[in-house]
Amino acid sequence: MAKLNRSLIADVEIFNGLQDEDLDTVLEPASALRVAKDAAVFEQGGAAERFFLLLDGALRVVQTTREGQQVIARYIAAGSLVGIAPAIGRDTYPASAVAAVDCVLLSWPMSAWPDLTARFPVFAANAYRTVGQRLQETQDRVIELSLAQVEQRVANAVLRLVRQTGRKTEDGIEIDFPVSRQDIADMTGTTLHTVSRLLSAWESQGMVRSGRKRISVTDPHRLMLVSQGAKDA
Amino acid sequence: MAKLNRSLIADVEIFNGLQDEDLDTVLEPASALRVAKDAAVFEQGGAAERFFLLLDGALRVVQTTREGQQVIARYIAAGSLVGIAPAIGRDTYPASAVAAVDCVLLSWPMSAWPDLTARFPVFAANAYRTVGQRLQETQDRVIELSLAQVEQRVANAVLRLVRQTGRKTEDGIEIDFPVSRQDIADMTGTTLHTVSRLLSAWESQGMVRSGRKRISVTDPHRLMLVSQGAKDA
DNA sequence: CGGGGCGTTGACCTATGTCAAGACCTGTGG
DNA sequence: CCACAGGTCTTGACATAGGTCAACGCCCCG
Repeated sequence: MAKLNRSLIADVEIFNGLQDEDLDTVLEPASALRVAKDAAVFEQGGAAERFFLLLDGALRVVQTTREGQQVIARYIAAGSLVGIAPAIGRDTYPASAVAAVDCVLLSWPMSAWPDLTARFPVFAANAYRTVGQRLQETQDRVIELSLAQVEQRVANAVLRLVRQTGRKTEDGIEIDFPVSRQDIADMTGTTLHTVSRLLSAWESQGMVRSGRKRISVTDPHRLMLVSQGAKDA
Repeated sequence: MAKLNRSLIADVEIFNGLQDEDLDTVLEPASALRVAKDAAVFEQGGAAERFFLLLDGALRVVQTTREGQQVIARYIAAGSLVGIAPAIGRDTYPASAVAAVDCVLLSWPMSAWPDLTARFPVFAANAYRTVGQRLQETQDRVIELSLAQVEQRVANAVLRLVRQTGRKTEDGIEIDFPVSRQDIADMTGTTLHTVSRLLSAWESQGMVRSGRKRISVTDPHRLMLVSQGAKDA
């Protein structure tokens, strides 16, 4: 396991500052897994038995209410820890994680957590920083939902995705996993209809190009102005 | 310092499981402070030099955008840690904390953090759990803002405040610090006008009683139904 | 080749924000 | 002790962003 994965995880930010031998120790209790597109890595409410590091692919973290309404909490890009319930004293996952594309992950049993954090403070610090960042991001989203118009929120969501996973194509920068209008709606607290209308409008103004589960941004700068509430011209 | 505060903090949840002598060690680097109503404990963006434990009173945690718009991130009740930036790897406060009433706090220099967490895992665990809870609450708020109507959000906000700090009076259960309509609006992403209309309506239906910066709930159960989107009768 | 998932667009409706005017407290200074 | 000023709350009238409902077109995959 260890030797095999060294190269894959060499540049994972969370392991920065670990020596090779330490890395081996960290990886010893880990196992690799692949998760097919649309399959769940873990489910909301399920017993938190393992925590994960996303090596490749992208995950959608989704929360569902009793009434079955969905909100997309965030997308996770390669290199991030996921399902780190124990870091925050939970024994159950607060959300579900679904593969947006085929993914490769490492996973550790929760039982490895105390040992890992105790022996590798740098790992612990990274994990807690991750939680902190998520708190910050979530808080930012509250502000956005409280104060910004739908158009700005949608523009922002698209820009975030592009920033996280943008890939250059002839059409501009494309979000490199499938995203539906409904997905964007679930990220911004609106409806697929409104998202559709906005994307159409932006497309006719030459800021984006989009199709079935595909969005590329051709004029990030102008879209950014929209996200900041420019009355437009 | 230590002896003096023992009784005050004896039942603070975050210190559960600490022996008396450990408690003394924890308190040694701490100092107490009082903060008058409406004064700030720390300011958004300021260097995070100390972290705090609220012993008595209530704090309002506020985030302000560049454009000067405000959102109330949360209220902190006595017994909670505040300003624990280092727990999440920040060196600057992400929000401001303002005393909602006269408050008493303990504070430690950030430099005490590594030592405290290293020596008292139970303290560390408590701190991280606090962060986790806040992440969870913030996430819940995102869901609420995304899916619920204003009426439900306001009902929920009022109920949360009542649950956190409710005090029985002849009018029902009263939020025991001053809250204006604007405050409620800032907690729910709406306007003081809408909040005022809602409170008036509820009052005429006998669910609440309210006045200048004062709200009491007389029929929590019915208000709960409202918060869950009952069409009402 | 057919069906289900996804997207587009129009028509309409309504929850809630905006604007405006005033009433009502409360604490402060004369 | 009174009166005034500033902050707070209320209420009406009105405007509109964006949700809801409905119908249809378009892929893509099996």
